[in-house]
Amino acid sequence: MASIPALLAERIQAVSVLDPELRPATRPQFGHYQSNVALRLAALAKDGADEAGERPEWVAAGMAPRQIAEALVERVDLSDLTEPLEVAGPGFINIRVRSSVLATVVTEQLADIHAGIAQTSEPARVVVDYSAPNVAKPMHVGNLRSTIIGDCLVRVLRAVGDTVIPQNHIGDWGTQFGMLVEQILFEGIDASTLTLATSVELYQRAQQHFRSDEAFAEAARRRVVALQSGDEQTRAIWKSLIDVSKAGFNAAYARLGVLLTDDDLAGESIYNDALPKVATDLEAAGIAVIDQGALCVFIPGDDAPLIIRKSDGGYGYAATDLAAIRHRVDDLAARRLVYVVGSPQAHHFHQVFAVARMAGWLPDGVSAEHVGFGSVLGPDGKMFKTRDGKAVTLDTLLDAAEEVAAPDIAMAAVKYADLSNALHKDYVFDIDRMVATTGDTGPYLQYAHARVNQILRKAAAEGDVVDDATATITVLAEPAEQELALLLTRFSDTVAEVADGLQPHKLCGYLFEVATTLSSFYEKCPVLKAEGEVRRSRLVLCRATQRVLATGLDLLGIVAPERM
RNA sequence: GCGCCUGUAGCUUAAUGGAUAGAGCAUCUGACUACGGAUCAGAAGGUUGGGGGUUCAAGUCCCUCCAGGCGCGCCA
Repeated sequence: MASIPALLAERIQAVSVLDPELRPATRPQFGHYQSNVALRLAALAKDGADEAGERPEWVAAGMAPRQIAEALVERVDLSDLTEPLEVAGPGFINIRVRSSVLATVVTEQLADIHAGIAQTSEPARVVVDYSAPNVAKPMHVGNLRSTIIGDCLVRVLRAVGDTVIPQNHIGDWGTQFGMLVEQILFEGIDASTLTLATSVELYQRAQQHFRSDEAFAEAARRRVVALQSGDEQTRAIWKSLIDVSKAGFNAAYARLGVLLTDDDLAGESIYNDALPKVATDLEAAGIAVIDQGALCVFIPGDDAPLIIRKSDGGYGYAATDLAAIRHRVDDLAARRLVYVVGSPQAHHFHQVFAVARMAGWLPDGVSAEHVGFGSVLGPDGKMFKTRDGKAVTLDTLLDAAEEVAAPDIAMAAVKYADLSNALHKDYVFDIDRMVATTGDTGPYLQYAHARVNQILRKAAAEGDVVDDATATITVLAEPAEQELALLLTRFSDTVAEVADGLQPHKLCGYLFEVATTLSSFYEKCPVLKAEGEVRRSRLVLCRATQRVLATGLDLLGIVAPERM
């Protein structure tokens, strides 16, 4: 099944040569889709702009946009799919899809095992790097955004047929572990008895200790070396710290209802052994040079170097990220790398990707994309911090949401609020607005779903069960029915757009429109009170709508309750 | 100092260079023995931060200024 605008565009382009760039009509009186191709053809038909090939031969030099539009409409035959084409304004072509076509497409969509979501013609192996909490630190709002966004992208990419490899790049390595292990030994703690909460407190004591006691600091530094060289006791304690944190992470993931499991863990530590080779390979290739004692790459057009190896011989996170790229491309065979990490890291990823390109570790045909996102702000519009200046923990936020709504609703509220505006923008964490059941919120979408589900349940109780495989939409006479059906036919293209551009808010906006259009239909077109063919057809339309809402919400990581 | 991002209605926000900038909240006006009113229909609310420029067409592209945020060689 092809999307309707794609079908139309193909036929129009056969005549227009230029891509007609069909867009949903901006106003109802302009039909369902509109094209401005005549205006662009007119620009080509202007004197002096006679570059060969672009302009179809039937467009004479100097033709006015409206003339071109009218000539185009004469030459394109879409009568099996659309009402007669109309030319309006300065030369726009307005297209109205026949309601019989809408009915057919929605019917096919309902019978489709993928709910109409077109499967990509070239499935790709995609790594999505997200969540990335730090061991022995509580998960905070930044982790929340990365986790929610990444989870959504994984679901969407899988839905279009890609093979997705989630990678949870947890912070399980680095100098802080020398300090932590040393503090555990100093206090004589049995590391296996720690919890995430007590290890967080331990971290704070260790930091204090590190700052106030030079002998301890020195021991902590030696402990880092011991860890890196594989000292058995040190490794054992390090490992129990990680296990404790992992349990905490998994509890948070379960609460959020995200897909991440232990199988997706790929922390910084796994790249440790690969770091020296990153450095030597870059140096041997002449890409990295020693500057002020550190091994640096100077990227053309960028005045800040990327530091691969510090002057003390240690490796920074740039080296880790480069090793991760090599692993993901060479071992995991990924063709697309997606990093869901806050916007402040934009420059870092720009540098890392550039260096990986220079080194040939990111070959042509493999893309690397940083999906940056803005900060979560407190009620005062500033970075969300507790009164004593600490980062707000994830549990604090979720607890606050669950104080005012049941868990399923609360999670929907938090996730939808996070996903529904453009990723790069900051947003204020406002519980009351998020959990509202009216307006552009997660709970409203859940409500719309529950409500349409109620109709289907009542009908089923009377023996009218909609069988997705055979049910057919036969009547689309009312404008409200047509509008809803038209919107449903856009589901696949919307999902494809999100898979391509990695912008979940487009899916949110689409689903909100489906919900409001459903409400309007619901008001104007009785279903259970209708009779015969109309009733049967409307039930099928309800089921198709419910399926789009349920499937779409699932792609956002939001549950769609049958009742609320 | 350099770089990146943001600025749209009272508030929260959408908009692939295309028609009259589209929604939600709040406000106001209608519609209820209602397929769940957690609703629907309608009204009002905008010189898209200011100023230039490109274009048949600019919230969108270019320049500049203002305001705010975030980065910028050895934390990750």
